[in-house]
Amino acid sequence: MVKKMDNRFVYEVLEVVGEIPRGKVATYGQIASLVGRPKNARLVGKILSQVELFGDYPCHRVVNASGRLVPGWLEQKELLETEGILFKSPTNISLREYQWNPEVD
DNA sequence: CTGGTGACGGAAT
DNA sequence: GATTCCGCCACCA
Repeated sequence: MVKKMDNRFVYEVLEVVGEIPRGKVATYGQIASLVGRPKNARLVGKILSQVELFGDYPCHRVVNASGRLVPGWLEQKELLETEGILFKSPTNISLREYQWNPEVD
């Protein structure tokens, strides 16, 4: 079995990630807040680092609070560009422009 | 037990 | 913007 961590937390995080619309991104802290644990951004990262063990999720749409992509994950940039996202620099996007707002979308 | 690490974040400077 | 410091939590040596 893979699940060592709190199952509800993992399930809810994945659920939220699955709702991020195409062409938008969410931050780790934002997701943590949406599942009721605003201070657990690191655990969100921990879960996503092993997301392939849980199923198929658009985890490329998750960046940190500075709009920086996952260090070392080359494919992520291409995936986001496919969705029409333009880059500020090779490693960063503009959150002001692309951050997901659950209220609106 | 203690200490370090990590797809992190917020406040202060 | 950049740095520094601290909080948070699972995991491991």
